[in-house]
Amino acid sequence: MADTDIPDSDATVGQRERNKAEKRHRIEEAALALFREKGYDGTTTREIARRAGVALGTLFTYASDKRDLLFLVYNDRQDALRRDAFGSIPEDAPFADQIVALFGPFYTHFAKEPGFTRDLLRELTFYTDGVQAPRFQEGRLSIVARIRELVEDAVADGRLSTPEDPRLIAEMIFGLYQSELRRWLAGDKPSKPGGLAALRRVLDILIAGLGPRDAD
Amino acid sequence: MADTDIPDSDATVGQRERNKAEKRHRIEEAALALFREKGYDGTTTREIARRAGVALGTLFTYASDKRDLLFLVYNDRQDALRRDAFGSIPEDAPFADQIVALFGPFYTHFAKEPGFTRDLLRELTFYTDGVQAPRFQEGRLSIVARIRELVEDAVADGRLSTPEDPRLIAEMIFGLYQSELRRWLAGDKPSKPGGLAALRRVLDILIAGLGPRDAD
DNA sequence: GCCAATAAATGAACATGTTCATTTATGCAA
DNA sequence: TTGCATAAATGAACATGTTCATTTATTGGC
Repeated sequence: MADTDIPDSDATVGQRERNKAEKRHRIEEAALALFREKGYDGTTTREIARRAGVALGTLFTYASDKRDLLFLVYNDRQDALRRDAFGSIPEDAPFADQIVALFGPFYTHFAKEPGFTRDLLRELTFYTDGVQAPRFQEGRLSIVARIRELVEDAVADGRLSTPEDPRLIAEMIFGLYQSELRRWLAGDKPSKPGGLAALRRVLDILIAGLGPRDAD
Repeated sequence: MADTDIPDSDATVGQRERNKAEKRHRIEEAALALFREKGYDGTTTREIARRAGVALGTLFTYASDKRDLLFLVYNDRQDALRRDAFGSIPEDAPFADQIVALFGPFYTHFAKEPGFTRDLLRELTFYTDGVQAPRFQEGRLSIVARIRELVEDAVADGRLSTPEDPRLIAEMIFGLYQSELRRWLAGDKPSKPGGLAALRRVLDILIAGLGPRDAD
């Protein structure tokens, strides 16, 4: 009966935590499948509970509310996308190329599920209350932080030459990315190349400036 | 009783339309007051109906759903703000000054009701279905169109010198405005001067560019 | 003025998100 | 092993957005 004391590979933690992890996983799977099939608004919490094989109330021990359920699902994907994104940045390439490469995996993924992404973009606005919110917001911050590093590197080796705060530049670029993303998703059938081309266009303008060149 | 036939100054239109206009007005007043007092989520449609003195179902002959009610309220204010905004643009001033002046009235108004504005920003995301949506979207388009004119004028007289499409520039500026607005409203007690200063900062960067200056 | 046609208003019924008192499962000490 | 303490799960009850068959009001033609 020492089996609760044997730390085998699957159970360094207790039964309770293993049950929770499994249940959380079932809920994530069910919610993801349904959000994909029927959209966020078209999915009911009862359906999610039924498909996950748990009681209705159980959902709300894993997420604060329905919106939080959306991020319970998305947070895992955001982590994966971010790893992917950070991995695809070419070194010593032009700055705009680096930014476009960074956002490439996001566009690839979002193009597959424009409906889901639209729901996400609506729900993430001033999303701070849910249990899943901190993890989501940290993810975004780490993307902005990475952009800031890219700016700093580019300024250091002369690919950029702005005297402005790299953090501010990074926030501007992230803001432009978001507004381009919204415009892209407002269209009928958003294609990855089209979206990235539009993003590159605004980045080029940001880098070139609106002139006149020596107006100070 | 020919009084229904007398077209007095208030009634060139029929009884039916007058009733509707009055009812719509009462609903707008009630919704506005409640959204201000208790926020969008904190207000129930039943309360709005009760305060407006109409039955619950009546609301939904004036708005498609609760979200639409938010824009039934906001559309009038948007029109007023836009008139105000267009009227405060100084001629022949530096381009950035003109843009900051244009958005000034919006910041003034939003600073008074940050909660309401946050709700608005969430709900306007991909808002296309409601009866009130077309009017709202037309309002935004006319703001972007005005910015585009400002860009064209500025390029024409040399205050700006970009070869890029003025429409695209206008959309970029509007996008930057929106993301700055969100950042501003994410703070605790958004102040107008602070918000406008942040907006000006990003505009200056956009105009100056990230350099290097003669990289092509 | 009366009547049929049409528009608007109504609120009970329904659908769905959320809460919470109760029940069940797990961990831990004796 | 037993029993208590704590965590988790449960689903009925509730709150609130939305629909729609029915009722009421308005209009235009006779």
